[in-house]
Amino acid sequence: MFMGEYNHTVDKKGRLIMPAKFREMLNDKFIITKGLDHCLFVYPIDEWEFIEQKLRSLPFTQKDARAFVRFFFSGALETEIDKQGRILIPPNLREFAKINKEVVVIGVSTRIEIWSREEWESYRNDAELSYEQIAEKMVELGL
Amino acid sequence: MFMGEYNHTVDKKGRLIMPAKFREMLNDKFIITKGLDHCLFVYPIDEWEFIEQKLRSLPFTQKDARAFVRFFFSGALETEIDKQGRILIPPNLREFAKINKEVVVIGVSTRIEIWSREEWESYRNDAELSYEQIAEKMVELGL
DNA sequence: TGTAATATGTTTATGGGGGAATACAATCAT
DNA sequence: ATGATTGTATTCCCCCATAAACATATTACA
Repeated sequence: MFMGEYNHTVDKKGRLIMPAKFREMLNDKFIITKGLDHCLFVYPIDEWEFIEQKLRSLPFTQKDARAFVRFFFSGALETEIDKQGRILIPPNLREFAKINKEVVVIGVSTRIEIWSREEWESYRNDAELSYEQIAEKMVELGL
Repeated sequence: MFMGEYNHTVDKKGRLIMPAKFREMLNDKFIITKGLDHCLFVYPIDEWEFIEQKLRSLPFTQKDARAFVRFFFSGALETEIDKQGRILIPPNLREFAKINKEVVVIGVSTRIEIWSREEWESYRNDAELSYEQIAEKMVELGL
């Protein structure tokens, strides 16, 4: 279970030191993908394999399915933490999440999210305003 | 499982260095063929045979089925990686995919796709699903 | 059989990614 | 408050993957 918020930096080569708290739980390989709201998702392998199964069954003869599968897999990457506790974020993912130097790494239940600090702050400022409103909507979802 | 996005170049003789990550999984012969959306598909043999099975079951009495099967097989070619880690893309396939020099190689689940960089970028600009659409798709799939 | 054209192989240079070491910051305990 | 310990940031170095130029082999055709 991932939780918490950490301010970190990405070096010139696109490497990020994974927060020590998260490292313990990512001792093996894991997946980084383009996520929603312009951040990156980090999934443990088993979580990913579930998604992979679902996508494999989509027909490549349908335009939308092709586009979706392409987007999802081309933006995905299996990686692991190096001996210094870092991960390498490839250029296309950095570009996608508008990551330059300062990032925020947050734990969100079963996954980790990596945000450009700027994006995170503007998202949080937007979302924070309607926090109570969002909570109201949770009732509809059975929470 | 193929994933990721790599920028590579094709030399004057039509040879392309296959990304190292993909090479490991294409250790023997494999199939390259004309794909959809003006890119090239690369299949490992077993995956190709699987598709072949499916195509074989299509009724050749139907015009569309005949056309599709012709298209798919006539553009296909068995090849392998040379000692320098390269593959040779024959002229007709290069022409088909509008490949000149700069290409993008992407992993798409069970296959690899080779795109002219220009084509890839315009495809992404046109066809890139909005986040809302992606989110919807994910919900449909139960992710 | 010789020559050109094409295919295949080799070599070298460059840059990106991984590792080691060090400096710096933060937390904790005494 | 001070020192110890852990975690984070930065710099430097080295190796491997890639790219490009060059060399050799094979084929086609006169």
